[in-house]
Amino acid sequence: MKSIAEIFKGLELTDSEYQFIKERCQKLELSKGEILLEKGQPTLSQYYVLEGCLRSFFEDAQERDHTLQFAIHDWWISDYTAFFDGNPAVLTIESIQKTTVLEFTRKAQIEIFESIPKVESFFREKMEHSFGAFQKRIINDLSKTAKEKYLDFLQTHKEIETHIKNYHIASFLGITTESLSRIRRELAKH
Amino acid sequence: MKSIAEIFKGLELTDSEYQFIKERCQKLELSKGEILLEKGQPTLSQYYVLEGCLRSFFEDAQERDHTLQFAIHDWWISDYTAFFDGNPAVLTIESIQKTTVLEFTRKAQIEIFESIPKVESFFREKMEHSFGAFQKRIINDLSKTAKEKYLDFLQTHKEIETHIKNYHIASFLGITTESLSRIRRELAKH
DNA sequence: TGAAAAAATTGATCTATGGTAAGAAAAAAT
DNA sequence: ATTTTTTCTTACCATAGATCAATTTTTTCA
Repeated sequence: MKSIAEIFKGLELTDSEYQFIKERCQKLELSKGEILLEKGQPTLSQYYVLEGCLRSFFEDAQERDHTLQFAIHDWWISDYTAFFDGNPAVLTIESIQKTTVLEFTRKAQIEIFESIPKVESFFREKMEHSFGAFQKRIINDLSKTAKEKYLDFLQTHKEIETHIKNYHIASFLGITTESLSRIRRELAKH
Repeated sequence: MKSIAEIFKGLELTDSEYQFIKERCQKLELSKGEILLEKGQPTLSQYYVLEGCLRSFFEDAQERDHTLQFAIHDWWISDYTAFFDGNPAVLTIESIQKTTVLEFTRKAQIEIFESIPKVESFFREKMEHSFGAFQKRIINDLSKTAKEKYLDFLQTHKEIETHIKNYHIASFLGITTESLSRIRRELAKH
């Protein structure tokens, strides 16, 4: 069963601790195409994906969008600048499939940290790993060609790649859908 | 005086807490050009810059280097993937001026977290902000032209820009030094 | 199952940035 | 202060990826 138990796997929480957490989050169901967070809005929550797939993206002045992150089962997603600092969102988060998430508000998160310190450690560690992933992403963006980035994407997103439209992948890689198409043709040849 | 007191400003630590932390870090002096961390080495520490300026970079297969971060006074720096996960470093960190840092090993950090929980909260929050900064960097990389990235750099790195060589800035922006030079000429015209 | 909509591909150009090579300017060293 | 080394600039050409405009393929849904 996909539930809170699974989020904090490895933590060994007591029943009452589970209960405490459970009372402070909310399950949301999203149909395909639904917007979970809209740019400009206050970002009060962080989301844990139980099922489905979400995408966070930035819309630039020319109305082109740039995908920051895909999130499937067991991933967290939010506009982190906005969530941590209390600014309005610069990102939009949309569901690209029927998706179920657990919503944790910042307030709830802090209450949980204060009452169950090991959850704070858990989140710090999670954050550290995500931080490492972002570091890797920046290095890739700086040092790789579009083709290399695509191959890398296929590796790092093995399980989700099939659900995701190529134009979303292109937007994640920072190239146009036409360019991605040409890269795919190249790769298919050999 | 530049010291530990300043790192944890806002935390209100007792004298014995300071003492505890002080015993677990080490001051290092680096001359210009010195390497603090070399790629391939285990990354056991994170560094707090007291004075001077460091640069972390990735060297690709073609031996080109790509700057991930500059760090001056009151910034932290490390190879985070390596530091958190215990992998060998993929980044190299060099001093680009005479620099003084405080070194905190992972082991020391964890001891400090366990014995002074508010320091863990402090680090989690710091991490959250850095996470936001990385998010912003990725969005910029995806959505801006080289010229826009340069203008953005001048804004976000106001205080340090003057100490940094243009070829390091170019390497941070993901362009060649020639391209940066052309951009600068363009900007000077108007 | 067939029409409509969405997504992907292709070809023909265009453009921003890269690469190479040389020289100018600035900084460091003697 | 002069020389040497490092950094920055410029010019010319090359290229990866963008843009524009169809067209084909795939998916959706009535």
